[in-house]
Amino acid sequence: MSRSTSKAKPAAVSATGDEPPAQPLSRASRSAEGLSIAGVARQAGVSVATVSRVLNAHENVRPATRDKVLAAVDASGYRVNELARNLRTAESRLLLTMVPDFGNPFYAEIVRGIDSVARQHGYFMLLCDTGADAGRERSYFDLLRRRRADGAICLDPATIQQAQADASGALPWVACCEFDPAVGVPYVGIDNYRAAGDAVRHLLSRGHRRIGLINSDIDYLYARQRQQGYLDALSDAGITPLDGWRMNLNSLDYEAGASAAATLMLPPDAPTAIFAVSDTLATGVLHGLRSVGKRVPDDVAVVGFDDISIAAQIDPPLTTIAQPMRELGETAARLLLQRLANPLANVPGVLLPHRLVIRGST
Amino acid sequence: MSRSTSKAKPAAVSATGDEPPAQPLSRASRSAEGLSIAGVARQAGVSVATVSRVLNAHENVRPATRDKVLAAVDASGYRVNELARNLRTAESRLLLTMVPDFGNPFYAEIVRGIDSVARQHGYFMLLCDTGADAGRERSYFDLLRRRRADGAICLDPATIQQAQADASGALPWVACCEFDPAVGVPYVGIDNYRAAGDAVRHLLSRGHRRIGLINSDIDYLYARQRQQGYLDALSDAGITPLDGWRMNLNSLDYEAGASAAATLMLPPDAPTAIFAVSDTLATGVLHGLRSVGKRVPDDVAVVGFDDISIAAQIDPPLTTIAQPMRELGETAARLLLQRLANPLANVPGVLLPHRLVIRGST
DNA sequence: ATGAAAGCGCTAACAC
DNA sequence: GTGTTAGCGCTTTCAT
Repeated sequence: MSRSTSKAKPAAVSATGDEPPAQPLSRASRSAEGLSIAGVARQAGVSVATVSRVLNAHENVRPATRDKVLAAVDASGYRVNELARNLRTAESRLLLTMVPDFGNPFYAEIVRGIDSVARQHGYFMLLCDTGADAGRERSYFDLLRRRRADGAICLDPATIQQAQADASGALPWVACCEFDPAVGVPYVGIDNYRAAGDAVRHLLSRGHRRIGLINSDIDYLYARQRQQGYLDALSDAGITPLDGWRMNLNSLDYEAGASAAATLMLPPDAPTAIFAVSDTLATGVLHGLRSVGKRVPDDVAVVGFDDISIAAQIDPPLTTIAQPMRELGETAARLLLQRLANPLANVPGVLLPHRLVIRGST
Repeated sequence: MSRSTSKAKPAAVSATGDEPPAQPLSRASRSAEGLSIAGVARQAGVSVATVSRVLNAHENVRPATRDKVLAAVDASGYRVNELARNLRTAESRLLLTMVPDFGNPFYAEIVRGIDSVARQHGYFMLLCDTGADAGRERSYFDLLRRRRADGAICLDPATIQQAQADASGALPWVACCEFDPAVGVPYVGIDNYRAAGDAVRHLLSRGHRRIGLINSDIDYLYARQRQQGYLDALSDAGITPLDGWRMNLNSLDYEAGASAAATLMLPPDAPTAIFAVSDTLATGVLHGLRSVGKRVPDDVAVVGFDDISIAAQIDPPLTTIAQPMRELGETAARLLLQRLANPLANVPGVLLPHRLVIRGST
């Protein structure tokens, strides 16, 4: 079933001079295409300053001169070396977005929101996967420190952000979804406490009394907030939540949700409803319940969180708390842009509305 | 349910001089932290060359001197400005990965593979979402042309790659998953023709004769190859595939798969099995079939493609063609690194093995 | 309207 | 071992 071919012809490398072929060189190899603004200037018979003016659409260039330059640019296939430009202008027009796991569909729509706003403002947005690892995150923050990017949006756990904030001085970044107001960094997110309460109250209204919570690792701030929302909603309903109803997972994988659900169903007085703090988890929960012979929602009801696109597709469709993912991303990007435009301004934290979406799983 | 707060204090901006506060400046604002190698040299009482040597771990620096420099670096919180370094060394140590849609979980594991190899070799990998749009893709290729990245891995449709290859001269990039050997760019992927055949033959072995194909847009090379594999497998079995069994979708969304499946079930002699060219599509198909009252696999069998993590979780679990996603990414990264190390070398195309994973949906 | 020249911060010869 | 200096390719005064 496996094989290799060697069909690919080497993509025609344009005249590269005569350096030794097997050398891990990197500069010499661009001699052909790598001409500079000076070369263009020579070809056009003008000065580098004039070429630069044309390139940057400045006033004060005679149309005839402009045309000459443009022609030379065209003829030579010249591209500005942005490394040089950026060194000179001290900005890169690159924005970084750090996510803990880009396998989680939850982030996709957020990132699209960021991307579109960034693009609208002439920035490139590049995505980094930190794996929720503080070391890797630090290395990405280093890209900022070392001037390779102008700003960053961080979706990593608050604990990591915390460490970062301490070390980062006044680096231009904002927090999205995960944030700690105390860190003093602009942020956008939702009211996790209330959202969790809404989920639990919905379950209560369906008559459930024993409600389980499948939560992520508690070093996520949202995990603590949602747990509190869950606990208080139960208390408010006169219910004393049992510790055995709660599980904390260090993963949001489907598998993690599946096995957690199975575990939760073990005791004779197991919960009749489960609130999972992400749709990926809840999807796994559905699977886990099926595997131990429980029907949803007849035997056990399930509420998820996020409203990722698969939530409506699975069987049964998932009741969930919808986050305004696109807007979260867009807002984060705007906050960052604001901060870049005016580093001294007081950029606010903002909370966006969530929404309970009722489907077949409850 | 919505509210805004203004809790965030402005992250202490270190002494910024006295420029007008409301200005969209960008250079002046870094005066405090933005000291250069010269500043460190002064503080340490050595020359810039020596500082550079220490920073780059060169030989020929007396331990005492090194310590002095390191102390100065530490004290000042100095960070190398990589814009300057890169301009000088003419490399950025940044790799770009372009995907058509990072909402598709299929790409996640591939990208992780790329990332880990890149990191091992001292490169950063940054992810770009092209939205399968030629214009956006071109703009990312421009990052290459303008020296902001050293190389790229492209997972976009072959048609787009084609256009790119024409215009890109000998830009350092490789293709992953989607590729056209004729384009002359190094690539890694699987044998889509055989994989599709394997899927169909599995369905045939289960006794199905009327087998539907839910395919993506035909301007993906893999779509054409899988279609051909499907057609030939049926022909080889003495079956004449009807046109009405085939659908082409311009999206891989769950929703697209769901409505396609419903449509496919309309005729009285509808297929008794469906081969969908991606697991996202197949997941939607399951939903679509449910919505028209068909049971899987009793009424209709379903085979997907990719083996993304959710495939095993849904009900019923999906029979699918597994792609070696991690290896695809790792191999792509290695090919690119090879190409960077030696631009003149003949980098081969490589095909990796796929695998039929049989689960409950067939 | 155009050109000359001074750097942006760094590395790498080349001296000593 | 360490310092001096010449660029990398660009933008931007300052002249003209």
